[in-house]
Amino acid sequence: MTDIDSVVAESNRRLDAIDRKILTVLQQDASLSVAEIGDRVGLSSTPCWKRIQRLEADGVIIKRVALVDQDKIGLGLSVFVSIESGDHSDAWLKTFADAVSAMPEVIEFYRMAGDVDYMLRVVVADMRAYDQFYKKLIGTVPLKNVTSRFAMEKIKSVTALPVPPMPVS
Amino acid sequence: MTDIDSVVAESNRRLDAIDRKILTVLQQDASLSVAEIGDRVGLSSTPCWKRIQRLEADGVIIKRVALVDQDKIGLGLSVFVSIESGDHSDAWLKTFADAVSAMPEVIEFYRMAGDVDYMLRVVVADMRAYDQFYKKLIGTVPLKNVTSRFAMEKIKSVTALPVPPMPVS
DNA sequence: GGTGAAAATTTCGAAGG
DNA sequence: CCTTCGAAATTTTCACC
Repeated sequence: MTDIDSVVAESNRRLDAIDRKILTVLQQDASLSVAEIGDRVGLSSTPCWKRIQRLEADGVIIKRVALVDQDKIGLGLSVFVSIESGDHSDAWLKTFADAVSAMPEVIEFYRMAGDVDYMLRVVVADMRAYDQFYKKLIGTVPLKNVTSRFAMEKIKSVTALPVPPMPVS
Repeated sequence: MTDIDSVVAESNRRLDAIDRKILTVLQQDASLSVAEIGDRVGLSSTPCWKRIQRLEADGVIIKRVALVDQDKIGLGLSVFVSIESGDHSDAWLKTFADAVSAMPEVIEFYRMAGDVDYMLRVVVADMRAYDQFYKKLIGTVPLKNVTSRFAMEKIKSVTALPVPPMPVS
């Protein structure tokens, strides 16, 4: 997927109701056999397989991954970090974005509208590890204000997005 | 996994270096064959397969899922929502947690330490859809304060947690 | 688009060091 | 706990509706 095909493949075909069902199923459980998925969406395995291939070629399905229990690998602490950067050049911004993106503790990183400029979700082992991360963060580039909010309890965390119903046409 | 076995299976064996490698690989790409994973971690397929089975039985690997491109299914807007609930009973809290957890737009939902009581990450199609969500949220239970922060740009978003190196023993 | 079945891979378990 | 080997299941392709 590094040649012309990858561009051609990115056709933005509208997703029909069956594609949406497939996405809903695969977001929940990607270990199902194609035949099983076909059953659930009312298709036999070949057409179901073709649709999945196409959804992957189109980039609708990004990839398949295993989800790992945060606590079981000793990463007990989730932190939401709000950053005010102050006024900066495009070059500064790129440096900042690249540096933060490269930190493996950073699971999510968004540029925001409004009072906060950037928002991070960071996962670390404990407070000590967070302190190290924090020092690394503020040591990388100058920042106007950084606020850390610590999670006490994960009530819900999913990767499955709510696939919208098909537009009426 | 609904009987005694599920309890027995939840043994908390310490993960060795190879298990950690397997987790790192599978968090990145769960579509690889067992033989391919074995190659990458220096194992032939049977022992690699057994380790993966065990990591699943132990709940270290929670599940395998497909990741879907948010924009390609028309969910263009990510919102971080900070909630101050004020003082409330345990019963209130359960009602609140259940109601919010049941909303499919809520991708993450944490109880926080400090000034903010709860933090949500919400994914919706657009501002109009967010307004509907917001009304649903504040209509469900009384809340002292709700702050919505809108993402302009997703700079990084991953599901792979940084598996810590094996403790020195 | 869809069906059904053959070919190519992969998974999973047995036997043994 | 690992390796090799093979049966069973699944994925993927193909010829045809």
